[in-house]
Amino acid sequence: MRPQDCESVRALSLFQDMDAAVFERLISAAYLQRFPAQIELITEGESADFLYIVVAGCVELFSTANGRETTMALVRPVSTFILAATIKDAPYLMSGRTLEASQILLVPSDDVRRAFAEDDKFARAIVTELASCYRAVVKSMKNLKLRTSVERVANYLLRMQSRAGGTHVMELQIGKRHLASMLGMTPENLSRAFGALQAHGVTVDGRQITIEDTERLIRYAKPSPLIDDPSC
Amino acid sequence: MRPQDCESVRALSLFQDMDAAVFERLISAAYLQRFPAQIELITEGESADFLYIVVAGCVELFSTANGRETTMALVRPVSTFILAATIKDAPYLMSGRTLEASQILLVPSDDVRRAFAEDDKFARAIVTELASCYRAVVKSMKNLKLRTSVERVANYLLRMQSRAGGTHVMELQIGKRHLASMLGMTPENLSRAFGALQAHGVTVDGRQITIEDTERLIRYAKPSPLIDDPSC
DNA sequence: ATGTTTCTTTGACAAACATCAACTGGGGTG
DNA sequence: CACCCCAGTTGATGTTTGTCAAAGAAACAT
Repeated sequence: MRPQDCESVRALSLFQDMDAAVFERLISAAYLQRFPAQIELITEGESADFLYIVVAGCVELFSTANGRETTMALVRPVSTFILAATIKDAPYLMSGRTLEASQILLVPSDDVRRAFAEDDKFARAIVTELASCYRAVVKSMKNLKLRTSVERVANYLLRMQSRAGGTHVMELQIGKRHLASMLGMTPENLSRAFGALQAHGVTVDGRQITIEDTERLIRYAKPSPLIDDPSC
Repeated sequence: MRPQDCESVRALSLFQDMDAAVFERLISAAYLQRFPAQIELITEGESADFLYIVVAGCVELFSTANGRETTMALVRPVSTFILAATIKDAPYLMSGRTLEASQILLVPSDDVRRAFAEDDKFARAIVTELASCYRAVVKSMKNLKLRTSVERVANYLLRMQSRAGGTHVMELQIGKRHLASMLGMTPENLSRAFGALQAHGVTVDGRQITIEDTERLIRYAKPSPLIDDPSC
């Protein structure tokens, strides 16, 4: 593991206040691995043997039932996933696969739970992290239940714009197939939704999105901080 | 506050291992209040001044956007709600109203956060609680995204049956209006879904549900522990 | 460059779901 | 007891969304 990777993991709010010795032990028990794209790292139902940290690349969390599949979230560096399963020592609720070539840090769950038992600051950091995760899913659920598919797309573009710093021309960071699945719709429907958003000043050309008039899109999308603001 | 109410709150896994003195202080700072039905206790967007504990009755958590409203969850005794907002000192993401006359314990958020800072066991119990909440929402999300409305109803009935201990005749504990909203559908659609489930051995008469042949319903509903098992 | 594969788009259609309006049938209240 | 009121149901209808098939575009490898 390169020193800068170790640094960026240490910088995660989950580990920041942690006792240095405990962190050292935790990291030295972990494996940093490279995976090509499209590798299934975990499968839902398996027991949570590792806590995963995406150091580089991108991981898709998805779920399956009745022959259907849906994308639950995308995880980008540097962040952890399946912390709840690790802590509860319960089976994964989601599967995870790499979307691109990725570097993943695998931390054995036993060691995480030991650190959790030993280090009070770590335990408290986990509380904050889990509370954030919980609120993120609740927001995502509100997004699904309270908005039509076109509104979900519109608000996704607005969130994307504010992440990008407010520019009017942006590049989609995800394939449209995954975006559609995340937003709870089919790829065909996403295409049509982009079409419908032309009437509100959005132009789509391949993965390039242009928002001509942000105010106009906001009037249609009616974003709410209680759904769309990731920091709240 | 009656001693038996205090006992049942103390018995919550959230408080069980907590230091007795800290618990005492937390409880003595709290207010036990009675509310009639249909009282809005909290409104989304407000700052989280209290942690709520339902001691008796029933509370509906719901959310609103664009003039639409949806039920997110029902909270029955004895359990807490909006723990995540309390811990993060962030605005409520959901509103809450009593569905029946209820007794609610209001614990000032400041005191909860103080107890969280002082008592390591309490902090660890919160981790477990939040992890459970998080997993519950993820399951609920999978339920929504991976199943049709009729399948959701079918699986709801199966969960209800297993909670009831496996009897074939049960009473709905919720109004159908709220059930529909929880399951992400309209009341009209729920009616039709019940109709559709007749073909799989379900009879509905008012709030009385009869599952003639559980195996048959299971064949249709295809329940999954990773969605339907509350203990996993 | 050329072919191959994968992703995306489009159109036609079907299924799922929402909406509107009217009707039904308890559970309360005067 | 009659009345009302509200939750639930039912039917007719329209919208939204998913499905299927095919064409087009972009990415990839040979």
